Amino acid sequence: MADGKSILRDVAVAAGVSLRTASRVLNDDPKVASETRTRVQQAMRELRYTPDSMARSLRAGTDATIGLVVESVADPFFSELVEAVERAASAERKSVLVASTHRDPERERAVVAQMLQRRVSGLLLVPTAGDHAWLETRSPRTPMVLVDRAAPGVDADLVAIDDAAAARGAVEHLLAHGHRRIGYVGDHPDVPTSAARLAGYRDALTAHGLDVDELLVRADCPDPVTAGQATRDLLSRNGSAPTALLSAATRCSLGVVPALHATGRTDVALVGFGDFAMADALQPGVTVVDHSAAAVGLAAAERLTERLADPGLPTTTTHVPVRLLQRGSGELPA
Amino acid sequence: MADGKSILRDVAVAAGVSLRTASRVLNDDPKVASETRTRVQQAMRELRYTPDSMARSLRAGTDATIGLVVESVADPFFSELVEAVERAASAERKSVLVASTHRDPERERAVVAQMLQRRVSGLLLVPTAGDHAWLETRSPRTPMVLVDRAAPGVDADLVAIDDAAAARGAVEHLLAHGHRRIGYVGDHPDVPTSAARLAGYRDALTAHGLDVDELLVRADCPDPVTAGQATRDLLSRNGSAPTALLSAATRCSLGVVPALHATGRTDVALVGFGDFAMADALQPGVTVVDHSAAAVGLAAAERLTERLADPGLPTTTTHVPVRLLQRGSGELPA
DNA sequence: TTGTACGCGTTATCAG
DNA sequence: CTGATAACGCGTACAA
Repeated sequence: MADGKSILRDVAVAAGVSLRTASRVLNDDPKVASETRTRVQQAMRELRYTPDSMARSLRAGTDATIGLVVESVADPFFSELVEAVERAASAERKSVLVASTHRDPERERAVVAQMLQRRVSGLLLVPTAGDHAWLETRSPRTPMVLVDRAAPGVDADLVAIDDAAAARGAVEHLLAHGHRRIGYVGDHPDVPTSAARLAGYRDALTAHGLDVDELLVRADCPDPVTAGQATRDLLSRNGSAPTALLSAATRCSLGVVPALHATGRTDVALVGFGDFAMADALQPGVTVVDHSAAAVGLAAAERLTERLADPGLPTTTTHVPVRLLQRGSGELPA
Repeated sequence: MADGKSILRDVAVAAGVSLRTASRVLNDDPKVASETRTRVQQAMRELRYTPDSMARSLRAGTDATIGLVVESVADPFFSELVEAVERAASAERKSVLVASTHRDPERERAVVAQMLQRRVSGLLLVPTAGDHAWLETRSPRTPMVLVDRAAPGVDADLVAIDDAAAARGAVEHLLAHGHRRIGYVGDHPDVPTSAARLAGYRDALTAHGLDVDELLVRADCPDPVTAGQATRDLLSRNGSAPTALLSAATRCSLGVVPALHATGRTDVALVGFGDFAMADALQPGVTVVDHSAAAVGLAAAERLTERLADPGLPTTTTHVPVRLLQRGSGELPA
C-alpha cells in the first residue's frame, strides 16, 4: 500500500521471511524453496515493490548503464548511431547515458570523467582529435570501445568502417565512369577518419596510374559553409576544374550539394560519404558511400557486451562494411 | 597512489581529519577552518580522489541525472531536441539518460519505469498516444515535464509549440499567395500534435470563408512512404487537384518532396512543418514552419530545472514560438 | 570548528 | 534451504 516506497525489507516482513531470502528471490537464486519463492513474489506484487537501482549499483560497484559519447547527438550520423546503441542496450536491460563532445577535447575529458565517476558499466566513445593517453589512467578500468575512429595513445577495441577502402571504392566508381579529374572535399586530416579517406582517394588514383593534382584536394572543410566555398573554388578553376567530386563527409555534402545546385553545375558528378535525407530527391540523385551509423553502433554495442562478459579479451578492430548507393550521379556527361 | 580506488575515508586519514570534515570540504560547507580545508583538498588531489556518484545518489535519494524519453532518437527533430537538453543539463552538471519509445506505449511504460527506478531527478517525456493516467501513480513523484505534446490523464507541465497557430500561419501564407485548393498531408489525428495541426488547417480555411474539401485531407500518413503515396493520390485528382500542400510533419515532407519531384509537379506549392537538411537546396526551396526542436528542448529543460527547485509549482503550459522560413515555395504559378 | 555513529537499500559472508 | 550481520561510500543528527 505504501505506494512505491516499499523496500525489500517490507517485502520480507510481509512474506514472513528474512531479508536475505527476499533478496534471493529477487535475484532468481535457485536455492530457495519454490513455495517460499511464490510467497515472496506475491508480497512483492502486493506491495508494488520496485528494486532500487542506486542501492544495487552501489553494492555491485557498477551501474547497469552504458555511457555513449559522440561528437554531436544532433548530427544525423551520430543520432542514428545513438539509436542503434540504445536499441542494443535495452535488449541487455541497460540504460544509455549520452553526451556530446562538440569536438572539444576538454569537454570530452569532462563528460568521460563524469561517466566514469558514475561507474557506467562500459563506455562507447567517439574520440576527438589529439592524444588520448589520459584515458589509459582511467581509475576503474572501465571497459571501453572506441567508435568510428581510433584515438592515439589508447589501446582499446575499435569499431569503424574501413574508411580508406570506402574512399577507394568511391573513387573507383568515378574512374569506372570515365572521370579523370576528380576533386576532393573533406574535413581536416587531423581527424583520423578523414586522413584515411584522403589516403584512400590518393591510393585509388595512383593505382590507376593517375597523378594526384593537389589543387583539386580541399581537405580543410569542417563544415558545410567552407565545403560550399571549396566547391565553388574548385569549379571556377578554368580549364582544370574537376568533372567529379568526392565529398568525404556528410557535413561536407550538406555544403557541396547546395553549391552545385546554386551554380547550376549539376553536370559535375558527385559521390558523397554518408547518406542523408533527400539525397535521392535531388536532381540528379547523389551517389553515396553508405556509412551505416546503425551498423556501426550495433557492432560497437555488441563488442562492448563481449568485453563486459570477458574483460580479458585482447583488443580488436572491427570493420563494418559499407556499400555504395548508386543514384545516378557519377556519369560522365557526353 | 591507489589509483582511483581512493575513498573519502582515505582522504580523511591522509589529511589527519575525520570523515565528517572531509565530507564537509567535499560539499563546500563553510563551517571548516580554511587551513584544514586546504589540507584536505591537497589530500584529495594527491590521492586523485573522485567522489562516488552512486553512493551520493543512494544517500541523497535521487540521482543527478535527467531522463529523456522521445519517440526516436534518430528522428532529426528529436535528435536536435536531445542535443539541446543535453546542453542545458550539462550546464546544471547533470547527465542525460535517453530512451526511445518508437511510439509503442508498452515500451514507453518500460523505459519510464526503468528511469523512475533509477531515481532520475527529473523526467522529460514525449508521450505516445493514449491514456497516461498510470503516470500519476509514479512511485516517487518524480518531477516531470511533458514535451511536444500533452498526455491525456496526466497533470504535468507541458512545453510545446502552438501547433494550431502554426498550422494556421502556414495556411494563411498559402492563402495570401492566392491558393484556394490547399491539400493536407499529415499524421493520424490520434497524436494530439497532429490533431491540433489539422484543426489549425481547418480553422484557417473556414476563417477565410472557404469550405474544407475532405478529399484533400490525408491525415493518415505516419511515415514518408504513405505520405508520398498520398501526395500522388492528391495530385492525380483530375480537375480537383490541390495547387498547394501543407505537409504537417517532417516525416511527411520526407515523402511529399520526393513525390513532387518524381512526378515533376514542382509547380505545386508546399509548406512543410519542421525544417530539414537540404530543404533549401531543393528547387524550388521548401518553405517550412520552423519548429525549432532546440528551442523546445531548452525550454523544457529550463522548466524542469524550475520545478526541481520548487516542486510545489502549479503546472503550466509553455508555448515555444515558431517562425515561417520562406523559401520561394508557395507562389501560385501564373 | 570537529568528531561519532547511524542509515540509505542491497548483496555477500558465514553460520545454522 | 534459511537467517542474522556486515559491508558498499557517503551525508547528517547529535554530541563534544
